[in-house]
Amino acid sequence: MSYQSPIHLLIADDHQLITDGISRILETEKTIGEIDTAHNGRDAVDKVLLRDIDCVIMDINMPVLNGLEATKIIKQEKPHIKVIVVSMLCDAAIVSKMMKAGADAFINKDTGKTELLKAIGKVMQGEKYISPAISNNLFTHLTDRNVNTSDTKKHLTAREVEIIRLIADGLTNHEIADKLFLSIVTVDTHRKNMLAKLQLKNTASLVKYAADHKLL
Amino acid sequence: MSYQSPIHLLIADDHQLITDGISRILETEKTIGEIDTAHNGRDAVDKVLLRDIDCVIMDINMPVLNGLEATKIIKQEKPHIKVIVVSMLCDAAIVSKMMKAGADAFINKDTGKTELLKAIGKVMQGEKYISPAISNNLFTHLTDRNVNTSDTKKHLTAREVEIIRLIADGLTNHEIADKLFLSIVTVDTHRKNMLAKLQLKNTASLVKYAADHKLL
DNA sequence: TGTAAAATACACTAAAAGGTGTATTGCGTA
DNA sequence: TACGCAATACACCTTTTAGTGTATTTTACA
Repeated sequence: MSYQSPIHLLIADDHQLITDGISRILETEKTIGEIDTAHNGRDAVDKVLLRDIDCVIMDINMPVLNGLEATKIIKQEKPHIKVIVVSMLCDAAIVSKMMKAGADAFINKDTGKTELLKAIGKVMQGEKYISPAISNNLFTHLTDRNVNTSDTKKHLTAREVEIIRLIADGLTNHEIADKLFLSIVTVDTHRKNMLAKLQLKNTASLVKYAADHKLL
Repeated sequence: MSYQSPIHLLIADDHQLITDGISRILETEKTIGEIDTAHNGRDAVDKVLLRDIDCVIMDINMPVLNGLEATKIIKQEKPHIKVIVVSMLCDAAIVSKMMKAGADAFINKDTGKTELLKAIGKVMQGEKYISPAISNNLFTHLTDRNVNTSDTKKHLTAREVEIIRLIADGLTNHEIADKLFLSIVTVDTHRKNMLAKLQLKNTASLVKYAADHKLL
């Protein structure tokens, strides 16, 4: 195709300064048509379903419904809509999770206009795009331990996450057991399983792991 | 004063999309003159010292030198320069820390252009400004436990921070003692002192506290 | 519908952390 | 200079967590 109709964008970010800012940056571009904004994931999904959006610029951390869930829903309902993730943080786990959810591009917030336009161009041509800064980072992380594409991530189960949160709040096995109507030994088993699967030594490092991985 | 020369701004944020965005938002305002940008705290301080800046819009989390330190230096070197903090997070501790460092305003990133212009207006008239959303939040947090203005913050000493980091890394009292050439009981005492002063129950909640307060 | 995960539960022992109280030394500053 | 705080150190006793291994019952899904 040679002629390209102006791209109808939706910018989803809970920070108004950012949606405004990105709008201003892009509104002068001749390839860009209308620009809508959404301030949470739910809002983004609603607008995508109602309007004739071509491409969504999606933040990850949003209230009500986060960028991951919103992306999944959008890609399920309207797979032709492109999703570009713009994130502060970009560790391997998050990038792979978002790409698996169907995102078409992943760029960091500290990249500028050029990078953003490049990403829009690529995804509108049906290509995937990950900004070089991130993919390098990703590469070093991946080659650290697991050479396979993306999936070796040892993840915690829902129950385990529930328990690590209570642990981080200072509850003992005993108190957690009472709260969840479980035996103390069960809670203890969950704790030990987490330590084992994450190769951590004790509860302190487990809580740090949880904090680092945004589980708290 | 009635006549006001255009305000020379410096926008300090490590995310180019944000500096660009805010620039675009403000550049059409007639009260605003030149707009410079900086991408870390060091850079911001340098530009403030070299150029004739009136007001700095400052992010907190920046590499090299963070917003807190940069604000302190700027206010020490050039107290007449106004500093407006724009932050994602805004818990009581951070707001009070920044204001104590000499910041003139504190607004949240999810406020828009109007709020930003209001803050600029206020600080240029020599007033302090905290956006309503934050001050409400602040108020509920303060009234929780300590009714005084801002200073009841129980802070950890340098040694304590050093130790909590090692704890979060999974080291036991014994291992920390070896590493820092201390007695095990000393390390244990530090740990207990932290629990007491922060009114926490155990190491898990202490690590969470540290993570929440960006000590790790 | 069989199989793998996940969630549940227990035993036994060792190690670590928590609760309370005390005490000495050095350093900055009101 | 006296006072407070930070850093160091110890005793005694209790509770919690860690290490290792086993086992039953759901649940999900290929």
